[in-house]
Amino acid sequence: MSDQTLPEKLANQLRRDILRGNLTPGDSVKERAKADDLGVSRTPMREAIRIVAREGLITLRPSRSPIVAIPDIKAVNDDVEVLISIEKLSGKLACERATNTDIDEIAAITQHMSDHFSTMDAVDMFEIDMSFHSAIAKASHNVPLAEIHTRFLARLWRARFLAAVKRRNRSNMIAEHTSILIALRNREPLAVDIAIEKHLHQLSVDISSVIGQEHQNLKAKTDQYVNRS
Amino acid sequence: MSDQTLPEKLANQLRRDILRGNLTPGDSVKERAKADDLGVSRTPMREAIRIVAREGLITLRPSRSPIVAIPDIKAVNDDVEVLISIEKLSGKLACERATNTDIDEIAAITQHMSDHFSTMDAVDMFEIDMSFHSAIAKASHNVPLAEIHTRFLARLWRARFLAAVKRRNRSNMIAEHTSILIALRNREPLAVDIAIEKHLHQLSVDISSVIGQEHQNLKAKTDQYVNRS
DNA sequence: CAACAAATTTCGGTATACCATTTTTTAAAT
DNA sequence: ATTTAAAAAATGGTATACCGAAATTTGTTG
Repeated sequence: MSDQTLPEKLANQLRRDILRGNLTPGDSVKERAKADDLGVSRTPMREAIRIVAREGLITLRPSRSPIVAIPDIKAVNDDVEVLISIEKLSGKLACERATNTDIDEIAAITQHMSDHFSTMDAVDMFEIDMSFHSAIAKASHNVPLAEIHTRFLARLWRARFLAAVKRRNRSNMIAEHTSILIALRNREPLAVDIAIEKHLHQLSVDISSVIGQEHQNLKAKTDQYVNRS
Repeated sequence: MSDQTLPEKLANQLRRDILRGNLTPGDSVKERAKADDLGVSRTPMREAIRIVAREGLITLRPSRSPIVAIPDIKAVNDDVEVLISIEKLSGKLACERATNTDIDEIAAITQHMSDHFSTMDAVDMFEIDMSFHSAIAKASHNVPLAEIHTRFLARLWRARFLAAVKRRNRSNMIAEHTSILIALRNREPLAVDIAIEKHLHQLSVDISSVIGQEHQNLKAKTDQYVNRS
């Protein structure tokens, strides 16, 4: 491949580092240091930082080092709220415009997940879940819609990942995906709407709980620092 | 003011130039030339171009000059489709969360428009219309939602502007705004939804017609060039 | 030892320089 | 005169250099 530009590759690297936890919320992202790390100059690294910042994973501060965004419960809830709306619109449009190939692809993803869910680890599960949702957005045949869908998915990447790791009940998830798929097959906008609502509401609950817990951890850590002499 | 960064100021300049028609679709936007024009170096101009490109007004091409985006009917319709959805969600959330101050502000904008609409030129009209819609997005109290709303509004800036210039029936517009306002005051999500739908559907029609016409003009111009020996 | 001030370092913002690719111009050949 | 090839110019991508503001360290004083 590598039709990908250098800044984009660097942005991917940054994203992965954040997701993997090599960079955790609050860490500073200094263009000089990061650029040296990866053996490039500041210019493309600077652009990469802007790209990731636009997605919300990095926070830019005027005349200060950018930092890895600190997820805050309100913001995550807001993001989920928007994501739900975007995905419902995708579903509605997909009912009208999806080709049979589109739907077969969604079905294939669902099937694959169903076949292997007992043996997959959290990361695999997570990535295939991402692809399921992206496939629906793509089936809307509305390019800017698919774009912002990708963006909000990316923004929630970390939270979704943390939620996925904790999630106990995977068969539920497959059932939810299946009902979305069936509704799409039948081109039933209302049914799609309801199925997506249900699925993402569950996500919302999971994420809130995980983020809430993380905040408590961060707070505990801070207190610890404060209390030691 | 000037808490605005240099790249942002340059981006504003670019946007205005495109909107005003100093730069028309298809024109190349060369970072060196533009930077020299405005007496800055390439680096911030480069960033400015990316900013405007992200909004969709400029198209980036690998290893080639960026060009002013050529609006295509499908893309504009897609954008409007998303904008409608975003604004409906804004309206729904605003019904739940808007403060009375928020609503008073929307009312003030509407009132101002109503008071002066007979004496305003297209640009004034256009800008106040923008602020009306932005105020609703802000009243949703969902930051990322307001953000993407701004983005899609910006993306449709030029098309909306062209549509506004042509629009004959301004009193209709005020009536539509007023019914959105009343529905918000009454905190009636369904009424808000219907009013927004009606208003933006009208916009959609206007835009389509303007863009369609522009395409014919462009085509005519091209043919002319082709036909002369 | 604490607190404040000055000097130093760090860092983002901006400008400039260099390189590789692409476009345009120029010139030669058929 | 048209086509083609070579050279020159233009242009975006990347690297580096410089500057001013912010943060940190150091040193001095009460």
